[in-house]
Amino acid sequence: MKIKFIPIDYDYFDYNGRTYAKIIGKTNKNKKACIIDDCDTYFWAILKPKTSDKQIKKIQEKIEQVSIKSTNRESKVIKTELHNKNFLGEQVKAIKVFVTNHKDIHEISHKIPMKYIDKRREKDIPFITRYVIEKNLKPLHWYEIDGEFLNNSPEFNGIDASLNVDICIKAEEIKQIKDQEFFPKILAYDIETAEVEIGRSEILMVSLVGENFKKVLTCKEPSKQPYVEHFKSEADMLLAFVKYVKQYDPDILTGYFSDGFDLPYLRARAKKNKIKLNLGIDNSQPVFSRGRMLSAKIKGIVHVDLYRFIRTVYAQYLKSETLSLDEVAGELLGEKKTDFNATEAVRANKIDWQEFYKYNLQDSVLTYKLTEKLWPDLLEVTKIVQEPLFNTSRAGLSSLVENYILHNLNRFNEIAEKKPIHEEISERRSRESVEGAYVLEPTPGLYDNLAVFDFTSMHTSIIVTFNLSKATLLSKKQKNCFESPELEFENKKTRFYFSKKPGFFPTLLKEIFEKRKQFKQEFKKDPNPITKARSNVFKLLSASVHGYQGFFGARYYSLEASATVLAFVRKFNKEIIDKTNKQGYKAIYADTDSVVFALNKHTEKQALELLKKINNQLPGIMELDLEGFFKRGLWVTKRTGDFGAKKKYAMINKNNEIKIRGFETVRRDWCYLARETQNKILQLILKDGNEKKALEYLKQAIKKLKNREIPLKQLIIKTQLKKPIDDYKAETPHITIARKMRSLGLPINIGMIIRYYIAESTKTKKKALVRERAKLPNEPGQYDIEYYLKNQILPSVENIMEVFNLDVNELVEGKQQKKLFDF
DNA sequence: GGTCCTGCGTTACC
DNA sequence: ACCGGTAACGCAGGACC
Repeated sequence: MKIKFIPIDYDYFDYNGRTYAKIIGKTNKNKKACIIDDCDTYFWAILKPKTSDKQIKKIQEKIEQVSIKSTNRESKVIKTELHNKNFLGEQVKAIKVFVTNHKDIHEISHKIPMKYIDKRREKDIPFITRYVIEKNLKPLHWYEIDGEFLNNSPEFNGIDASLNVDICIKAEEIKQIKDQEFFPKILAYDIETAEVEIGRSEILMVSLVGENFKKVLTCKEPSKQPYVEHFKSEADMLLAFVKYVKQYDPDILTGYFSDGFDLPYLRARAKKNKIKLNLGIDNSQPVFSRGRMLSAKIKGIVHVDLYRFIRTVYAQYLKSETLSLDEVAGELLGEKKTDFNATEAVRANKIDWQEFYKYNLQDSVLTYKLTEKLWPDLLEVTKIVQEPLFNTSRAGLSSLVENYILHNLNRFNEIAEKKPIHEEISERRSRESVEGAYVLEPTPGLYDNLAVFDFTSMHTSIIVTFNLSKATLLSKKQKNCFESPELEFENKKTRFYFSKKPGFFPTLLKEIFEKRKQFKQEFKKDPNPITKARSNVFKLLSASVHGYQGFFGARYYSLEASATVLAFVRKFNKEIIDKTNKQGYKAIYADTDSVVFALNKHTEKQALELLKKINNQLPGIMELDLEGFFKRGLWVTKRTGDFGAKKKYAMINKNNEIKIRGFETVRRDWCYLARETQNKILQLILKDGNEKKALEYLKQAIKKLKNREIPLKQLIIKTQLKKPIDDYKAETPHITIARKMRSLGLPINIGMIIRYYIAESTKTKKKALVRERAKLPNEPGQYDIEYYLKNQILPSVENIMEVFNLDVNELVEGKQQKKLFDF
């Protein structure tokens, strides 16, 4: 029988000593289906060069006799094949060793005689990755599957009967068909607890939200709300949670930080109550992978922790200062969490349960809507990288890049390099880091008529143009090769050389680069969430490849290639600075891949001609672009010393759009008043170049502060807790506050934003440390006017006004006068 | 008791 | 530990006078 099928979740199992793939997905009739399929599993034994055919025959015969016996199965080599392959730029002869059971590949590979073998590779390809490559059944693409319908069949120990699916098929033929629209069945969930430590106290309630489905399950107060269901015990509530998930039968179960909180908490409480959290379609319980970050897997349902996906893949498109559900939902959906302070209510033991239920439900509503909204992005990244959604939704950038590579190696007839293991990783990590990009020190001042040039995908275009990769690195200079600029590497001045024969890595990157261009065009022609997501995925892959090459965990790690990329980055950036200066422009500032310069007496048209001229001289696919013309731009000195501050500037274009970088305005660890005051002052200066008005504004702000007319809300300082509180060596204000919160029994988590304000000293002696004056936002006290003047407002505007020879310190009484003030 | 320097810590830019 | 180098700058604490 034939079905049309979209694979969603991948798993595998052993049967009769062989490894089989078990793929859960949907049919075009919206039925849940399971495909069972076998798959060759193998590794490569790369032969030493010049091994004779006779010797090869002999070694093949020997390998074919290898077998191992473990407690419950016997594994052996099924057959071997000789192939001509590529490996890291070399043509090699390699024996493909087919093995009965994937799990035993490693052990079997260690039993083969090594006399003529140079290297063993692809032992570390996970079974699912192998399966997708071999059978070409890629996640979230559509297929026509022909096979044997399993209905209470004894085959595979009656697997079809043990699974909660509508159809179970043993695949015989798989044919890719045209993609059709697919929208998964999503169920979002969220729990509320009294304690944040996993499993510490009981779960108060669980909310579930799907399409036309809203539930809050609780074992606390009953409610008249139709969506609230009351249970007499936590155990009953948890069982109902499982029951409803199974009844709803989602493709995706999604939470926000649910890998780190909700699911581990549910597991802990289920254990405590001695009940089973059998959410899997085979009634199995969630499996938690070890590692720094837990990953919670449910069989047959893709558990998506949306927070993790947003953090790695989506955060770059967000303006949000934190990735809290509230802020992200606010930005993407225009909808916020319910205004209800759960922590405070629980702590004070004054809980308005009806409000609490509403709040709990809303969290799931937001998570549901966000998952729905980001589905095109989840879909495209999964389709393109070709790993299951469970992995891609949790993957870091390096893993996305690496999996994209692995799934495309066949086209290059290339054997995959191995993953580094412990010693190699620690060796790589211990290495001296390579010099980074160049930043030009600006001359502080206000400038008119600016142009900004920047390189399009600079690192990527350099890798492609100069063929930079692990496999194309030459051990010594050859004629007709690419030569790096001189650079410092391991404390020595040196150069690296790269082959001109295109390597698979730069070639693959060139494809990514071109696809990025192509899909950007596609999006422009047909703007919709899917074309946008597709374009963004290639943009992300393209931008991440350079970082990947320098990442110690990468299969294709090459610090030499990475150092060379950066040497070229510095060289080309400096060249553009020189060229613009030589043509009578004035380079004001430059950072990595961009140069800002004053047009001086030149016209914009002339600047564009210069751009064209530079582009004609640039090698390969390197390209310089016009970022824009700006009518004004401001650079300031560093707070310490008379140097121009890097990574801090503000510019305005002809549409009066302002671009602010690095200034306190864009830093979340400054209070709102300082940020807003600085922002206003930058606007006044840039819009009409009027520093007098700016000064007037500043005076008003200072006056309000001095009169205590500024609400405390605008004076809250926010700092993130980046590690466990007891790991800190320095006692800074935010650590003091975090400790205070802990002693009050308030939840303290890594990653949380600590909020506080600076109050007047209660000590009679002056000069108390800042941390001694720091108070929680709801702690009674008077804010310290002097602190906010001297440590927040003035520092944020001082260097800006200094450009106009104005000394703002003189606006504050009692402060020593440094300069004469003339306005 | 002030000034200078340094290390820690956070956040931003690209 | 899951891209990483360059950079600004506040706070705290010790050296020094």
